[in-house]
Amino acid sequence: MLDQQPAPLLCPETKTQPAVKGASKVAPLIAQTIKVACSNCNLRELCMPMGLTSAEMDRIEDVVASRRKIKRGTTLFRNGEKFTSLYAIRTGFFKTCVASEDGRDQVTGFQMAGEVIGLDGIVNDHHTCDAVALEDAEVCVMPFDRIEELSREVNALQRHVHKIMSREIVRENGVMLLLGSMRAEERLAAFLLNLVQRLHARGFSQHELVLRMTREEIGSYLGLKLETVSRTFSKFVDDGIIEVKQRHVRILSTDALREIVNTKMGG
Amino acid sequence: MLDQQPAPLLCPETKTQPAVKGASKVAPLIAQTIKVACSNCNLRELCMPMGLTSAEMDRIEDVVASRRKIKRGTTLFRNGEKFTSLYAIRTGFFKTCVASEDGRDQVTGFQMAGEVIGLDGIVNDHHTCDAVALEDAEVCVMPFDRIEELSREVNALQRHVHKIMSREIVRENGVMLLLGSMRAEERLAAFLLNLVQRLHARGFSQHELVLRMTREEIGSYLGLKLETVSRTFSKFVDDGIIEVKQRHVRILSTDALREIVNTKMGG
DNA sequence: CGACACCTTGAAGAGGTTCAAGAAATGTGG
DNA sequence: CCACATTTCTTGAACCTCTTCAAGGTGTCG
Repeated sequence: MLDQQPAPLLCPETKTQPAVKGASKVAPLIAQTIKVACSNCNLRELCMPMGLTSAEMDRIEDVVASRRKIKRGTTLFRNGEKFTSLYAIRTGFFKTCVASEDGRDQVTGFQMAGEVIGLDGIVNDHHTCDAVALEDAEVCVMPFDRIEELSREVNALQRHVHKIMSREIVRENGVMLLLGSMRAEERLAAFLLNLVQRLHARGFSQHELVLRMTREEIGSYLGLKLETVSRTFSKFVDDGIIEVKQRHVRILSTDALREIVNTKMGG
Repeated sequence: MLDQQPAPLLCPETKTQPAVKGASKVAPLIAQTIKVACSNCNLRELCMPMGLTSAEMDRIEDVVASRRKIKRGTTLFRNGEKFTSLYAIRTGFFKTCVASEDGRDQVTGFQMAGEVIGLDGIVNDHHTCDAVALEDAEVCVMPFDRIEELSREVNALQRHVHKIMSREIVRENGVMLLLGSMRAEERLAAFLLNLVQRLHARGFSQHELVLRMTREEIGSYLGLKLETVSRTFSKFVDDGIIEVKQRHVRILSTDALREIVNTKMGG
């Protein structure tokens, strides 16, 4: 229901998520124009269509114009900026958020390696949200006119682009269900399950995760205040469902979380 | 922010929305295979790319395989059904809704003439929501493989499809903002403004509208209970902002509604 | 006309927010 | 590397918005 999981799994073996500490503090902000080989990228199965001939594969690599590093706390793009490219996340973690005129803002999603951001910009040629790196990150820059050009020729790429957009629509449907009909505990449980599932699809543990965002950002995403998020974490700890040490979360009972999500309380 | 308005306007003159009464009671449910001429359709500017050569126009008409009539209360497609086509609404009014395992459901959108539904089905080849006609309706059936085929050849169509999907993503971002950070009055005000704006873009009044959905459906969309919707309508009436006679709504002060949306109460 | 769906309104209650204070972690500059 | 400033997190108590439960009204359709 809240799926944001790309179709194929990445690695069979279980990795441990690295600590939050700056991974590459000295990385320059400027765009790099190093030629990229998607065929060697270990995110290949996440962000590229499957079943390509090697000739097609070669062509698709042309789509990735360059890579770009984004330091934690800085933006990949901002509301109002001209739209030129989609971005495939290689490493790092992003949030996207929209703002209303009176200054409220709403986190609309958290994105991790292998996911694509920037789709919001297509319709008006300008971005309508901010994409902020929550940790040092690197993305593949994919100019959209190149994508369109090539997807006319490579059917699998065309289909792939359509699916990525459709997946985002379906994901947002799920978030609407969450925001429109769930209570605080259900929202947080759904959030944790979704995060850990996506991390697991990337080879990380099913039971442990490191939150890359603050309580306030979680709250914004879930339509709750940070205090409510904090209290709900505490309640889950009291109930023996999870352990929390700052941003480290260990899930003791996935089933309990699932039950919380699937139980309409008081019904 | 809540825009779901297709780029171009349709008719300059102002029409009056017809009453709810069944428009075409005797319409058969079966798909009709009448050849359709998009070039004559008065929704052309809403659902087709602009600036086509007449040769391209001819080709695009091939995308519309047939039309289909949907009686009020019945579904165009359902969660779980195989995805084959996108649908352009010719007449009528739809809601789309998703359901969770425990039986809750959430209205994810209301769609009117000139808008396209079915995008949710692309990613998994199956629909993930229901599309229900809230009044007798007619849609153009556009098989998706035809769309993909042709959008490889007609650049404007390719671009158009991408924009439609991106627009839906941006719309849902706006709904997330609404659900995540607005209070009841703000939500209802935003809802009314959005509806009337979209109707106006189709040549209807800026100040009058007929709701095609129940209070409960509005509530589901806005994350509120039907009683809250009803009470909020009453409050707007008391405040002299709108007049309500059942599903007839007359907006007395658009500015007041705008102010409600843009004012973070108590801040 | 009667059955049914839909809408309105009131009163009580619950869940989440707000305000406030303090603790823990993080980052910065000397 | 330590001290201090800052950000982030936790917890309590009062408050408020929205929900829940209930009853009655209105409109529609067979």
